[in-house]
Amino acid sequence: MDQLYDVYQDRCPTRMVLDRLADKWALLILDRLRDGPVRFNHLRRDIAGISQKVLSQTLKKLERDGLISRQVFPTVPVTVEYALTGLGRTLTDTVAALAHWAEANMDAVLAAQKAYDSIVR
Amino acid sequence: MDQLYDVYQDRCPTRMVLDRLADKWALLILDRLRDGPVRFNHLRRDIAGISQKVLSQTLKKLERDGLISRQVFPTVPVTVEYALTGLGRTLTDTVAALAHWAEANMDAVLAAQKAYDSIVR
DNA sequence: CGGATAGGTTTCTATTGGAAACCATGTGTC
DNA sequence: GACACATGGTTTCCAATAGAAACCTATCCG
Repeated sequence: MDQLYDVYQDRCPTRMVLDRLADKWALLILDRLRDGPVRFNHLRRDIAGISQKVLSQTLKKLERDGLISRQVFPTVPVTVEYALTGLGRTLTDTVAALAHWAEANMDAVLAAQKAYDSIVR
Repeated sequence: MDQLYDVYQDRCPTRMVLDRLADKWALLILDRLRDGPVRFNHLRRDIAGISQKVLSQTLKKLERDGLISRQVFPTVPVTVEYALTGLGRTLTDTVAALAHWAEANMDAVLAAQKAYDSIVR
């Protein structure tokens, strides 16, 4: 029951899922939605550096995978809210852990890079 | 002390780190090294579908970031072993959680995709 | 000598990523 | 009525990346 799927196998569908999660923008979006629904342009502003195209594409993929939901409000101009689904919510702790690892261990990584570059090259 | 770094900011070094972690192959390699050192070609065989070039590149990046170590043994032919460093080991639980989430939630994701595709298109 | 093994690098092409421009719709301003 | 602005996108274009396949170096075996 556990070993129906195996990320180490090529062509295994879990690879597709891992591919989706192994995406900087997808991780940031999922993490950003943790506290509740967020509108398109709000996401765009919060996640500094993402382009409209990539944001739109990534949101579409996440929606297709059932991780986030998209709700359109007939305001003017139209408002679109993205929110985590139940499935998406099962992921957020792990995603947050990754993001926070990055923040917490930056110094160690930068030091390692510096040491490596001073030896190699 | 906590907010020196912020993954949501562009140009923040944590983005570089997140970039490295948000890589399918890097995640698989880190997870694969959990049980101890593994040789180059062993990794290559275990992680189905990875090319030599990408494996070599990814290993180099992970080594530069201080997440894995590389040890050469003067056997014949030469043997090269890759292992997690202490820093790398602090990551493995999170990485494993991601990989296992993918395995555990595959069915839900595939179902979501099927439902999405039947409505859209 | 021919072949095998380990651990790579090089080359070439196809896909992807990001920047910038464009678009549809409606509202407020003058 | 012409114009600017906001939202939530799509389109276009170019540069960077990913992957497949071939090649390389060194050494041992028979």
